[in-house]
Amino acid sequence: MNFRPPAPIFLQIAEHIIQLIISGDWKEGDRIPSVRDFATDVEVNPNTVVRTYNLLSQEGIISNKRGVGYFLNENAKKLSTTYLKKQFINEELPYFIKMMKTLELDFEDLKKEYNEHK
Amino acid sequence: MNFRPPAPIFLQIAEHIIQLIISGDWKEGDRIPSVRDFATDVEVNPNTVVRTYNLLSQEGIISNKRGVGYFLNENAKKLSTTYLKKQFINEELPYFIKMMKTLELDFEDLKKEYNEHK
Amino acid sequence: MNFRPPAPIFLQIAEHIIQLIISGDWKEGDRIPSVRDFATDVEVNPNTVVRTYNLLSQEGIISNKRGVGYFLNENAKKLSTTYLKKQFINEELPYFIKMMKTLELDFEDLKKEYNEHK
Amino acid sequence: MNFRPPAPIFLQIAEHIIQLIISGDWKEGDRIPSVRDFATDVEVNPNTVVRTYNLLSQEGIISNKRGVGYFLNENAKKLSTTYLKKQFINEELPYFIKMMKTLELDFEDLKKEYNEHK
DNA sequence: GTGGTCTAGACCACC
DNA sequence: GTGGTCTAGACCACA
Repeated sequence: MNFRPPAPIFLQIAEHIIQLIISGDWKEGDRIPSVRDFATDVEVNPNTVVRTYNLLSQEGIISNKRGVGYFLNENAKKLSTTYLKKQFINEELPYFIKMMKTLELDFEDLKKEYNEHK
Repeated sequence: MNFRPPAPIFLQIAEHIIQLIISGDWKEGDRIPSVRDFATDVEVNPNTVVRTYNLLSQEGIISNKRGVGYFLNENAKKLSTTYLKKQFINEELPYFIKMMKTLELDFEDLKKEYNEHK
Repeated sequence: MNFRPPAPIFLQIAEHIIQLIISGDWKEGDRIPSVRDFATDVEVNPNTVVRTYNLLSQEGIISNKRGVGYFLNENAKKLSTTYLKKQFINEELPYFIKMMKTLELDFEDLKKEYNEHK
Repeated sequence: MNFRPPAPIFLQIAEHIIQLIISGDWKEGDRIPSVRDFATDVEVNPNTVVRTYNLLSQEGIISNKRGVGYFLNENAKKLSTTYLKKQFINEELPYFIKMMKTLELDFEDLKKEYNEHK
């Protein structure tokens, strides 16, 4: 995984997992990789994955069965989408729109840029 | 000025100044406030303003006349726009578009949100 | 380390590090001392080392792995040489040559001085 | 005049004047421009010229006749050369030679660079 | 543990 | 007056 500074790595991992859930690669009820395995996978300090799993637990997306591992909750997909949307609308969009105004860009410009940088 | 965590204050000040330049409130060739004055204005430590001015110098937006103060360069407006655009197009937009895809939002949805935030 | 005024300490540290890199004492890929350790080493304030590391980062000579520390980039040696050469050729040499002309010194005179200082 | 940072402007002016003396443009015994005139000429704060003239006075190169102006002393040319040489040998050369060693440049390289950047 | 930021305050050279 | 540097010390997020 490539992480883009300065966003916290544990958040980027959380979003990565959420995308796996939304896309259906990880299914509700499934056991997800252990902290250690996942940390090895994405080449990251295990503590960082712990933080990610904690966050997802708080959001009700995953649960821990002690001694067994972490599992996707039944409503994981719905909660994931909600979480992501909340983040996006509240954190990203206002700043994004302010920038568009300052730079005097409209949605047509964005589409152009989007296609060029696709 | 109200600063929104967790973005560094000196960066927020830089963006603020850039907006003043783009909007034409600060004109090319103008002397900008002294480090101390500006620090008093926005109620931060002078060192923080020093960091901001350093950044803007590196970007070629302002220059120092020794013993006199900082001045907007002749191409300050263009450079400011370029700087902001670079940030936006390279850092913000790709992430933004990825989010749109994941959340299955299209530009119509954004326009709605945009109008609400306008 | 002994610092010679009036050159800023953080620049002198940067040059010192660059010399360590060019001489091969610090190798590409190596982790370099933490800000705190290095500050203790050379007996300066940690903030001063932060400035040095920032400069070297901007020059592409070192990179930060978040939470781990700073590392020499793969092209650190080349970039270091380039950086130093740039300083030397652009800043030092023209002035130097102008002085030689004014003082009517030629390279033979310099060699003599050079040998004495060797 | 173009001043190259970060060298103090008043020193650069001093060297400029010294060059005028060595080249013979300003002759011993001549009256030199008033502080104000010279400051206007080189577009600099008069206080800066005052510092320059003070320095040159200390070096015995110029003298003030109160109410009349500054004049070149009789031995101005010799003293100028001595001053410049002292500066050059003590301040510039050691650093210069150290750089040559670090960058593994020899005098042939310098000549090449010299010719290219002439 | 790592670096990043910020404050407070001091000192300095320079214009 | 101007900016530049440095220190001391604190707090923080992150890995």
